[in-house]
Amino acid sequence: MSELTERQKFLLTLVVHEYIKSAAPVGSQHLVEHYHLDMSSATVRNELGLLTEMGYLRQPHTSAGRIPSEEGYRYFVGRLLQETQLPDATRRTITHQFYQMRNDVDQWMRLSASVLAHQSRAASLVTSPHPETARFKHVELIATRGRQVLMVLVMVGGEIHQRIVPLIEPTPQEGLSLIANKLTHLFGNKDTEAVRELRSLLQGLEVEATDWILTEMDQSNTQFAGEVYLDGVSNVLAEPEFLGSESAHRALRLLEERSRLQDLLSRTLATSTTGGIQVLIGGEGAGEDLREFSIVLARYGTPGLISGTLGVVGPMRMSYGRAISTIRFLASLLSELVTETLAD
Amino acid sequence: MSELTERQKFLLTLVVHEYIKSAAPVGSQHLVEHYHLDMSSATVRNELGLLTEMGYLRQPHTSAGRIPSEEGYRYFVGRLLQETQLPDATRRTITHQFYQMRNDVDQWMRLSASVLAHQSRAASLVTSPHPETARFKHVELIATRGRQVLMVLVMVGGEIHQRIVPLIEPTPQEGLSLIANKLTHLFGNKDTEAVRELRSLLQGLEVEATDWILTEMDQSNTQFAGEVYLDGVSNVLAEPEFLGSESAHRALRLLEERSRLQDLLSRTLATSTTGGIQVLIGGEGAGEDLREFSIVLARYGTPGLISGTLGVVGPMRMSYGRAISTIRFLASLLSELVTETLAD
DNA sequence: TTTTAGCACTCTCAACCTTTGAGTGCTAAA
DNA sequence: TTTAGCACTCAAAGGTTGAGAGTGCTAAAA
Repeated sequence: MSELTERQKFLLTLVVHEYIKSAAPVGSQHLVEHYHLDMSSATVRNELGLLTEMGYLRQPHTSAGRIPSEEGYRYFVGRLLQETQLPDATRRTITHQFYQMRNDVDQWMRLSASVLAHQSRAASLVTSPHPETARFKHVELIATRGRQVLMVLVMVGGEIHQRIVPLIEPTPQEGLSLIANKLTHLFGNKDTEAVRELRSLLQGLEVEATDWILTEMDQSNTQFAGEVYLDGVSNVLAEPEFLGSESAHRALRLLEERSRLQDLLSRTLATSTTGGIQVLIGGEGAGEDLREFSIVLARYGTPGLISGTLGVVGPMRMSYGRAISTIRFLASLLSELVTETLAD
Repeated sequence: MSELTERQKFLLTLVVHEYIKSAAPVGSQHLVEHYHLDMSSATVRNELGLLTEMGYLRQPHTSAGRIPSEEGYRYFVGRLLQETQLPDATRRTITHQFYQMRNDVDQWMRLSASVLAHQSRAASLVTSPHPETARFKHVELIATRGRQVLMVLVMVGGEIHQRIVPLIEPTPQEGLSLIANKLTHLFGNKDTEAVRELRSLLQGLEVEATDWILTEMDQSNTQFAGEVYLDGVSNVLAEPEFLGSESAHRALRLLEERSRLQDLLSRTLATSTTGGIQVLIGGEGAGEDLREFSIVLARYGTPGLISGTLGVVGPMRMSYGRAISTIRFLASLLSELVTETLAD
């Protein structure tokens, strides 16, 4: 396939921009007037005709303007969209918001999702940082009523697992603390395998507790992503193309099902190794439900060690520039926060 | 205002039921045929006319059938709706689901929200159990890179607060553990006031840590509710009356704003002391955004000690019977779980 | 007094038609 | 290669109409 001429690229860009702004098919005349082009509408028409032939544009019907096809968006994002940075003022505002929350680990993800949704004016999706392989950091056993013990397990990376453990024999808090301390010392920084080996050195209650620890660690290992935070879903539903539409609801339903969501993230991100930003247009590889949507994804954190996902889900005509620059900025911000404070 | 006749009550019930099922105005003829009534449509018409005059029904326009007014729903829920229990099979299923999760405290709320959304076919809203007054249970200080320390604070009731604490002087894990142990012993089961008093007995790092603990406890005290779990929002959006509607989006936006949501819950539930179930029809007292919605709310847990909220948000024509019976059942189930395993 | 049949009336909804206008593709001239 | 001109197409908007559902009222029947 031959390369597009500069003028064709330019016009394609214009069409994409205009359509993103107006959500209505854009016609040749409109372009000429609105952008003070140095050619007549007929010329534009010829070029648009070619672009349509090549599959970058399509017409809803014969006598309507053009709208970008999936291919068109893809070309735009891949070759035409020049990376812009977030405005300085915005960056400062965001940084400041994070600075105020710097000690509140719980809030980071929520804030990220909120910022991302606001900036991109679409739905955002953030997973908490999740280590590649679970490593033990700290365990605490807390007596509650009855034979129930609340086990609080902290992993390297800050993940906290909370679990109720039914003990065979009732044990006072002192005994529990002793066990917890011992295990904490013994298992510190060990991964599942190492903990499993050490298990044989133990006896009685210690073994029991270790088994519960192993359960949690195994679970953490098989789980691809951390918890998922959503925000800005209403942004998407408010877009004109989804006003009365069934498909938006199906997509929303997908977002509500954490399991399918995590599945989606793992399948798509597993293939991306560039550490860059992945843009799925028309929900490619994400299943039927997202056919009318685009997704912008990036990982943050230290790849291979501990990482999480940032994502924007919006209509195909979302503002890719804004989504990408925001995600890029947030990814670097979160990476910094995470490696600084959570890595061991 | 005079009492309704039995027949009027009966007809009102029929109209409400029918409208909930069909979402379309129900007419006299339809009622007679469909329910094999022992009277003519003209008679029904007369009665409906009276009910309309009294404000329990309204007509979208002159020649349409009737739909219940807010007053009508209120009368129905308050006086006509007989409490039904969830079917035994359903109860068993739900109980079983919780049994499988019995050790996984993290999952309880999510499961509750999911069950509630499914059963009521509307949006559900669950807050995690939150103690009336924060009482200290356990603190853990975990060294990470740099002078950052991860503080894990466990409250009576199982609430876990995670916070990064910047220390003035670097301290090895051993020192931190000593301090944590000491504070855990000292503060065990104490409330904010008691901890604040004990603060004077301490020195150096211990004071610093105590201050952070106090910050968290204060925050927990001023916060009315725990974390909010949502589910089934797409159920509501799929309802015919909201298909293309703006108002549904505004309501959804409200649900996305945790702060306003918590505010809403606190304001409405503060007034209810019966321990029963509160039904807000037409979003009464919940602000403009929810004018077209109804909310069913209940508390679970031990009032005055530790409690949370269960809620269903749906269209005014939601199935109140199902919502109420599900909420009632879940509330008792959760109350049991919470008092059994989390209370001290 | 209550119920019913009958009837005129009202109003929405869907179907259909027409008009309008934006936008196209093609052709022939610049 | 670009442009002006023109015929053509099609969706969206507006208007009209008929069908149908449902009502309220009245007068007769129970």
